[in-house]
Amino acid sequence: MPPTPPRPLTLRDVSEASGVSEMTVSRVLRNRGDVSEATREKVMHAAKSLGYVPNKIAGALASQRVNLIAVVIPSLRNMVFPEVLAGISSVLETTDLQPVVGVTDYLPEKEERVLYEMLSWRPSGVIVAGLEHSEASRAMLRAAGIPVVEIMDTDGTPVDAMVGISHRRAGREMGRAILKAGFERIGFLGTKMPLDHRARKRFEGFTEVLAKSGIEIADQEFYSGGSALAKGRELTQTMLERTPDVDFLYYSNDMIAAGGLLWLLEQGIDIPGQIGLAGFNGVELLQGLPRKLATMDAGRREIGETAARIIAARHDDPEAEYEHVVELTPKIDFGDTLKRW
Amino acid sequence: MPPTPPRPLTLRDVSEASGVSEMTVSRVLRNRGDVSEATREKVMHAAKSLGYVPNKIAGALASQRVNLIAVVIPSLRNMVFPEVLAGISSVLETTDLQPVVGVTDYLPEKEERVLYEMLSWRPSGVIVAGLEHSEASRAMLRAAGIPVVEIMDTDGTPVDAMVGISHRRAGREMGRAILKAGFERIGFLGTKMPLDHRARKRFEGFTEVLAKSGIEIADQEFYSGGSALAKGRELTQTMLERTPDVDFLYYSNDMIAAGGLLWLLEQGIDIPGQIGLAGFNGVELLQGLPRKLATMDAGRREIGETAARIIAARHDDPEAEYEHVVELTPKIDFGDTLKRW
DNA sequence: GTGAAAGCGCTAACAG
DNA sequence: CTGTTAGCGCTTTCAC
Repeated sequence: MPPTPPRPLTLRDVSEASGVSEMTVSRVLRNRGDVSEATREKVMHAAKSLGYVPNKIAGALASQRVNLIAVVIPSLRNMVFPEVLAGISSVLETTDLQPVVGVTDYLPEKEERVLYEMLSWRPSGVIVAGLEHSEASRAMLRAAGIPVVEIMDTDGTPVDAMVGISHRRAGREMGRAILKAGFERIGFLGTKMPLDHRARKRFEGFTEVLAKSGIEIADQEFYSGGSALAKGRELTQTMLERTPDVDFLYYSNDMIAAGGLLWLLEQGIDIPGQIGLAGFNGVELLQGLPRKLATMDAGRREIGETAARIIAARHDDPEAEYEHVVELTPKIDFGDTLKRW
Repeated sequence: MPPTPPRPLTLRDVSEASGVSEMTVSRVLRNRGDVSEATREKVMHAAKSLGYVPNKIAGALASQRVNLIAVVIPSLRNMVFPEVLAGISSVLETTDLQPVVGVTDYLPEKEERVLYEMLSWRPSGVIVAGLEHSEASRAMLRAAGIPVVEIMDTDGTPVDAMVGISHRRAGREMGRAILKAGFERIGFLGTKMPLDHRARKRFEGFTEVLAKSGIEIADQEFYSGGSALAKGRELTQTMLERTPDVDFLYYSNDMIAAGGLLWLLEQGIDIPGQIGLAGFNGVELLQGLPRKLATMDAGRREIGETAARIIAARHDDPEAEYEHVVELTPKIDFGDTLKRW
């Protein structure tokens, strides 16, 4: 006799095995309504021993409810996003909602596809990184009729709600701190920015503040792809060869800043006596470097938590009032590489 | 007039807007069967202008097909797993399959919950990290009746198929290389291993080879949690204070090895003249360190690609023959910290 | 406390 | 090439 084809079990199977109607089995399995202890046990036993796994597809279709929250981020290879995710998960774990992650590789067209794909599963909410989306993406989000929280950035107008920091302001603050510390020949090193809007905004805020003090960026250098730590070394070397008299280097993220730091120390350059340094993000990695790098913590975990809390609250009560704009304040950390005294 | 409640659009709406039957609309939207160019255009136009997003829940229930592949990994905070994911995605992107990620935090009970949750969406396949699962998890995987590929490790018996490296063998090879280079007072530093089975297996293979040469681990030190780079420093310092005469340090991963390297260099210790070093994983980060750290590349990307390829092939043809065991060969990279000459 | 009927939005299968 | 019919497996609703 050939083995039974592995047809997935259905409620009916559990119903037959337990001698209880499908409806009651369903009630037991969902903990809904009153069921006598006797039948509950019969059902549980049958379900367990059969190894029944409910079909959420059918359940979702029938109930018009899906406990999924779509989370759309540019990348998983940048530690920033897993940290946001951790914040989201920690909050959603206290509810019956579940995050589902989609990755866009920083490409608006891919973001559009990913959103379409995810929305077609009718999630109960969307958390998406950034405020810059294609018009079609915005339209989809609006039309979905579900809570949408855009995160990480507040320099712009959200489709629905946004939680994050102002990167323009962050750039300005770092600029002020650097100027206040007395640095004047300042170089900027970062990713090529056409698609990294947040880095661009920081850059804009940064140069704006310098300009107000009549200072211009002494030099700048951009990269894309590759190991960030190694790139940080390369960029730094290139810049120092071209502009040896810089007294400060502002990096668009901590990883390239760390690479720069290591390279500069190897060259015997005094940090921050000779050259001051600052990065952005406050990544955990920094804890192990030879110098405590100045940085700015964007509060990624908190952003994730807050966004998830908004989604969860609106899931519980769609009519509830909620903050459409939550702007967090990034904490500047001077470390050992920004103060000269 | 109050705004229309945002009822999600259905096929029927597109059907009415285009004057074409639901069935034909469905055909157009899925590119199935022959449809005249005229009606195709009518339908496409209607769908676009309405902003229709198909309901995959209903589609999946009706067609009994779900294009999702469940990917279950222990963590996103260890770069290793995003890299595996990248391999999986790169292959699945050439198909109509889509990865959905679940994270277990290295906890068997959470793995069980995550698997249950994911299987209840009836995915077309499962890729899960590791071979160690609860009996209930294995039972679920077997009962699901879908392709299951366990990845990263081949020291054990898979539920269905497995793709990875033998960590015991990896540990043995590294042990042999270290002995061959003439090191004798060898310390081991790593994660607490009860739940990190792969690290444990490497450790076992490693000590086994040393034992054959009559050598015992000179000292060992374990950690859990925290910034790996900082932990690497601490562990290394602790060990050197306790056992100053070690001539080699074998770390269970590259991040703590990097921390150790930085600390040792700061102490003015000659690497590898005085102390040799090796890590594990071949993470990109290493490219930017002051010394090229010896390591072993587990071929994470390739593992992901291979697993995805097996799943995709079996999705195309469930009857197809396939490799149940794919053991890849990790490449040892001597870097600058393992050879003494 | 339990059950029967209807239907969620879509697609397989079959007619024309 | 296009339409009709009958479910997919579950939950909602209403009876009992």
